[in-house]
Amino acid sequence: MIKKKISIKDIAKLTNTSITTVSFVLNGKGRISKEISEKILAIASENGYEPNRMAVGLRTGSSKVIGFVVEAIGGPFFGAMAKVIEEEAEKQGYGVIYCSTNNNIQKGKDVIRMLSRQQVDGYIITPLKGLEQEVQNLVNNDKPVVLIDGYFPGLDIPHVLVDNYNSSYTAIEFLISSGYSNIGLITADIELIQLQDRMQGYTDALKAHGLNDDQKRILKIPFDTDRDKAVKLIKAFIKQQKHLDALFFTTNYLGIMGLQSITELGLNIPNDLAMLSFDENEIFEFYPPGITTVKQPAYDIAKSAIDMLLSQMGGKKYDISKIKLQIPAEIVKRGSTSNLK
Amino acid sequence: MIKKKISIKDIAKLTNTSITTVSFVLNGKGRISKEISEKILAIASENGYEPNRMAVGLRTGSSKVIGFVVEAIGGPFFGAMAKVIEEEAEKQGYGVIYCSTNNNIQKGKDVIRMLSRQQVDGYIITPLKGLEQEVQNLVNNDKPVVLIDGYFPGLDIPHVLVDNYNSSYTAIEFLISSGYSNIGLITADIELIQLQDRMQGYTDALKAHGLNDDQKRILKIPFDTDRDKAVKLIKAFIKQQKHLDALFFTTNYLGIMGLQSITELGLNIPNDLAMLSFDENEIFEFYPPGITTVKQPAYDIAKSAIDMLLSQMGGKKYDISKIKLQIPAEIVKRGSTSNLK
DNA sequence: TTATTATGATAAAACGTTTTATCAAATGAA
DNA sequence: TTCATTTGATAAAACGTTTTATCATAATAA
Repeated sequence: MIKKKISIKDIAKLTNTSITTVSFVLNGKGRISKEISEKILAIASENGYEPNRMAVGLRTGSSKVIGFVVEAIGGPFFGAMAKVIEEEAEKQGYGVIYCSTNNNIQKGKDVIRMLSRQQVDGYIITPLKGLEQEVQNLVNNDKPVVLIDGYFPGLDIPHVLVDNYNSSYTAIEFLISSGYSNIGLITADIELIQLQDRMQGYTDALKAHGLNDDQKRILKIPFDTDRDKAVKLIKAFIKQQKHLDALFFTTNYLGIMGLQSITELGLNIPNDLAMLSFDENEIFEFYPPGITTVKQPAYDIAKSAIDMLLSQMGGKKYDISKIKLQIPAEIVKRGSTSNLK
Repeated sequence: MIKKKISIKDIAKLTNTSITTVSFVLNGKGRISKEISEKILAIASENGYEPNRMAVGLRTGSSKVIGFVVEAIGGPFFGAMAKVIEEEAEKQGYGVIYCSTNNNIQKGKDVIRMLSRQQVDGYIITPLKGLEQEVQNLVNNDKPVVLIDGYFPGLDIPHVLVDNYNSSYTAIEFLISSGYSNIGLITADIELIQLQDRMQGYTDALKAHGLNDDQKRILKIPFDTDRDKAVKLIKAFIKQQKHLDALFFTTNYLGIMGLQSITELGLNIPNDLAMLSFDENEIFEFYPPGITTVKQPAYDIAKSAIDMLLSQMGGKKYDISKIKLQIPAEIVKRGSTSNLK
């Protein structure tokens, strides 16, 4: 029952040919006669031959593995991206090693080093402030890299993400056109360029419409705040505000906490307070009256990223380093922003 | 800036020693004098030497990679497990390749073959009916395997999962002791032993208490039913039932659909209908009045699985094939099961 | 005919390790 | 002193591929 792995050498022996001949046939290189080719192919498939990846890797220098560095798995957004990336990679015979940073710089450095030790052929990385040097090193060493869901301002590294600034801007304009004028913002207090862009979109949209963009309307919640504490902070913030009629959350987990806070305060959505959150979530879909969201095109983002990476690894040498995609988001309109008054 | 990778051979040259000597020093084998050892260690760390995984793998036959086959990433349960497994694996220098089956047998076979081609050192697999042969083959070829979140009835393969049967049984007893007596079950129509065990726990608990365990009280929803269709089915089921006072859902995605269905029917939870779902979910935590759940110990399950796998790979040859863990679940009691009447 | 070129097949080197077997020198025992 | 043992170091083989260079032989051209 235990069948030992068969090697190219065994096939050579079985077919009375040489190692080279077998290798040529299996890779479609060299010039080998039809009859010998067929014999080799037959024996190979008959015995379920699979090339030894280690040997191929040693000889060719490629491991057929992609490293995928994310902030944290588990969220539907990363889950959806992982699914696409895994599927596309597998089509080309690549495996995907996934690592999470938990937004911790040291952990980020560790996983990049570990991936490099594993000799992965390419990287898809969710950027994190503090990892600029490590990522730039990879690029300098000619490793294919694509950043996803963020970018490093100032660095010339290909990336693909949602257009955070314009999506936010549009979302705020939508709130304004729906009749809201005292719009607060709740964001995470962490140096992620994505969140800063979203905040900037908010601020600029308010300014452009001559509305109050007072800093007092902004609440920044420290990154590692636990749920209960965060809910308390949000509740206090809401109570302390005057004339607030809408809240914009820059991420889904904040949105969920916000939803909980508003619910616990006994406020009616949207009559007492409207809300709109970045990122989709199952809860937003059916929690009455439904929460309006900025829906990131997870599929498009992931597909673009893996395509860019695979084409880099395919040896395409057109200058991909300039490719910087910002994909527009869709606003999913639900009850939370349709004031009935 | 681009530093070429340094090899053991280079170090030998730099220190006027032999390849063997360097290898021995780096691996703490053989007998090498202190002074030479120190010189080699110094040069090695000075030049940031990292062994070439491919070469090591080819020579030793181990890739330092673990394959993790799940049903689908994205859910909080799998996300939590992935996090633990990744962290523990990394501590020992292992990478984790993640693959999803989407409960599709062919896809499952494909990913196992791909992992085997990648020469992974060990497997953590969410079992799926139809994959028995493939997994047994791995075991027969002396590959370390641990099943997680399920098992193959009849096969002697180590596994770790929640105690589905007893957890369900206990959950139903809890419902009964809370005063409910007409309890329906909604499950997925798919041949997963986990779900069958949960259903069996439900049936046996009802029987043990002399309650109606009529098959009419059970709704099986085909696996790939889309959300809208499923909600329709559940609503129809609820309306058609007589005297139903509680519903038990065997998975969280069914529970969420159920919650939506009950809400859309305008029924009050728990006064018109109580509900209890297997698996936690953020929604259940704060959707009023809070949904009672059977909470799987994701951390414990994942930790046990990776520990078992690592110890198998560590060459421990005590018979781990007999290790079959069924970890008890916790019942998180919330408002959805506290009838006020 | 002889010189040239195509064709089909292969030997051998290389990738970077680990490990076995060997060997010289130093130390110890007699 | 001579023989046996320990110590420290190394040469060389092996892991399974890919690829370059080489070599017969057959076909074609002169």
